[in-house]
Amino acid sequence: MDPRGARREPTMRDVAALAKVSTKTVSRVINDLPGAGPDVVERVRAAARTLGYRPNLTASSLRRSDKRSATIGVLFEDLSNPFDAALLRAVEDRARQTGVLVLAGSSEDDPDLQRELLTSLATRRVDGMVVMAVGGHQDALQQERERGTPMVLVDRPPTFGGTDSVTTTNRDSSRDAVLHLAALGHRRIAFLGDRQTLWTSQERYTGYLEGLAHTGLTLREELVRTDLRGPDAAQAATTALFDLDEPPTALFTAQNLVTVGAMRTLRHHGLHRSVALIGFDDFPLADMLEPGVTVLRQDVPALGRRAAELIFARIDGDQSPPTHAVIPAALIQRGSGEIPPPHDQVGAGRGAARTARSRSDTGP
Amino acid sequence: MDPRGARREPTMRDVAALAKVSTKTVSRVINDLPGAGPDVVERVRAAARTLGYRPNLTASSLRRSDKRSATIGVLFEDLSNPFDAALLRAVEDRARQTGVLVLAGSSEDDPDLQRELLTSLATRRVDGMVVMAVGGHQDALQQERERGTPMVLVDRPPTFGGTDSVTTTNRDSSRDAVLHLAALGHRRIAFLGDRQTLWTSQERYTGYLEGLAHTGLTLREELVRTDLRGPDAAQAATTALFDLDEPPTALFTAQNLVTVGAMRTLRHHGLHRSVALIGFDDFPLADMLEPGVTVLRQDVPALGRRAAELIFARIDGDQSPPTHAVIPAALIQRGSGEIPPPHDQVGAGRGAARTARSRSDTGP
DNA sequence: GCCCGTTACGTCAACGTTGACGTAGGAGAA
DNA sequence: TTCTCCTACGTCAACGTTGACGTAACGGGC
Repeated sequence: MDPRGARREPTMRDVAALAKVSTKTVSRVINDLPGAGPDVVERVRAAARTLGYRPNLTASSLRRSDKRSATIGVLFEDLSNPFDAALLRAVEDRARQTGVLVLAGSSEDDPDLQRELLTSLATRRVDGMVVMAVGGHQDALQQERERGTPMVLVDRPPTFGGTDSVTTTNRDSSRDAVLHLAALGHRRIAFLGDRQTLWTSQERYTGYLEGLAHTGLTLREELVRTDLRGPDAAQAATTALFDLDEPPTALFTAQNLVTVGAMRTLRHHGLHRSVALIGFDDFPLADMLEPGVTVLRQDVPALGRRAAELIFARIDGDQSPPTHAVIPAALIQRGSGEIPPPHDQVGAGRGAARTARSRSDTGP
Repeated sequence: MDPRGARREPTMRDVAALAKVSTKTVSRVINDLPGAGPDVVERVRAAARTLGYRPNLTASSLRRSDKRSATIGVLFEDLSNPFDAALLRAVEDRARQTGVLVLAGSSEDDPDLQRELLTSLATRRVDGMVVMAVGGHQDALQQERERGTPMVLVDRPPTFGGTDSVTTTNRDSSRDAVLHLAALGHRRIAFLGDRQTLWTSQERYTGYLEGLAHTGLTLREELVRTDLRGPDAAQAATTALFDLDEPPTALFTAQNLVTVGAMRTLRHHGLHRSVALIGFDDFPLADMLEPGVTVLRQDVPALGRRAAELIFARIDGDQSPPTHAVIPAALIQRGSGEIPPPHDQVGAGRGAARTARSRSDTGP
């Protein structure tokens, strides 16, 4: 195919020589700048075409005064997670409109890895970054920000000042989920959550507490299981819940993988039609399970779009005070969240208010 | 945060001035090259630290003899598709080991968009590309390849020579699926597939035909529905199948979104326990549906790893003949593919051979 | 003492491109 | 005519870095 190794890419100088003009004139033609006559333009274009010339963006961005690399960095937790993937796609779509490409990386929720990727992006002089911060301290992010790198945090807000963020109504929506369950008469609502170092987990837990408080329910410590990393941990925790003397009649699972684990256990014990479940984060096929899974659905494309808009505004020099956009999540009723508690469990005066399994949508 | 705009990034010259050495010496220290005394090394390191110096990779790769940008391009169809996302992640993991970052883009199966992204990557002088080719002609890819850009195609092989590829056992696995269904006694097995311009779709259809041929079944044109783009088209096609005088007793859905659409229809008509279904591509929660969905599971991490290994070998100058790696897909029996045909439909002498719903795994 | 090799630096130019500025030639106004 | 202005180029240096090469100082062997 390419017998003697990769051949040298043609440069402006090659084009200039062939078209018998100076490199500067080639530069003018390539960049559609004025100052080149029609005949010269045509000669240069022809020369570039025959040589297969393509400008070298790295050289150009080195020299240009604005130093733009037309590249942004995206640093999420795990690009194979559907949530992260959808977010990346939304950012990418917006970036493409401006001719900007995306350097993507997974931080694995590991501070060291995040720091490493951060400097990796920085040495490539990206124009800005969209970051899902790892749990714990955000020193590395703050330092990067203080150097002047445009940055937008998604899913989790900054613990430091002066930086834009886009998040979901974690707390309010979680509270709504609990209120929804309580309105059906549930009194023993369990909380299953991800690592408590994550801001989203904390917020969702706080929303859970608010929900309990609003309906006069008391917090039962044994119904709260946090720091569940992945479906297996969630599965084990759910099993433990049903070994209790007084097991929960409803579950609020505060993260998508946790939801999956809990559902597995419910099915395993044949409880999926009798124990109510509401999960945070929608997932494909949630409507095709029996019962359909009631979820709080985040508007992921909107999150991504907003994050992209913010970062590009900053890159373009927007100096206005930092924005903290909050995108509302919606409660999608599919059945699992509308299961009432067993009759002997219904609290005084709080009858099941809604029709169970009121399928209100067509799918995720 | 940054009152007078982004401040200038410190350069080697700044570090050199502070450490009172030449820029060349700074270069030596930064790159851990010999030729700098211990005291000088320390002085330079200290200076770099106080200034917050970080090397400019674009400048460095411009000057370096190997011209490496330590960046590869990944061009898939849709980064928000779980298959693509998992693939990206696998490539990214391998790339990170070498300090290489990934520029990612979605081609949307649009030749123009693919060409655009291709040149976008080329102007950034990526060291190589991992590409999921769009359907139809591959001129743009071939041209890029002929310029000498290292390239590996994933999921779909090149229509031109001299280029590595990594694919799945599309044909053989599809045939196995049909054989599996036929062994249960099914005689009317429908095929539902994605766009026929895609190589994978063609292969899977060919496998379907081989399966029919191996078992002596005759192809019924009305049971074949192709060019289904997305779940909605699949849903409509499935509905049409069951409006036939002799509807199918089993479905082979040759793409993951098609599987979802078909399942929706089966459920809608209450047929999901009586009509057999095998889908190509696994998906989350396939085991939690009732019945569990029997699928051909591609080994996505293996696909990604292999692709990454190949591209890095080429980047490192490997000149051996092109490799066409084929990663085997596995039939995961979960129930839906083990549903036998109704009694009056069983063909002569071909009784249901296996136990239906022989759950053989724990989940996707 | 001298020569040689080695180490630790420095100098210079170049990678591919563009900003700043210079200049030749022609059109138009005085 | 002569001066001015504009257009269409060209020249030069610089972006931040590194390869090629130069050189001063030192140590060791004779």
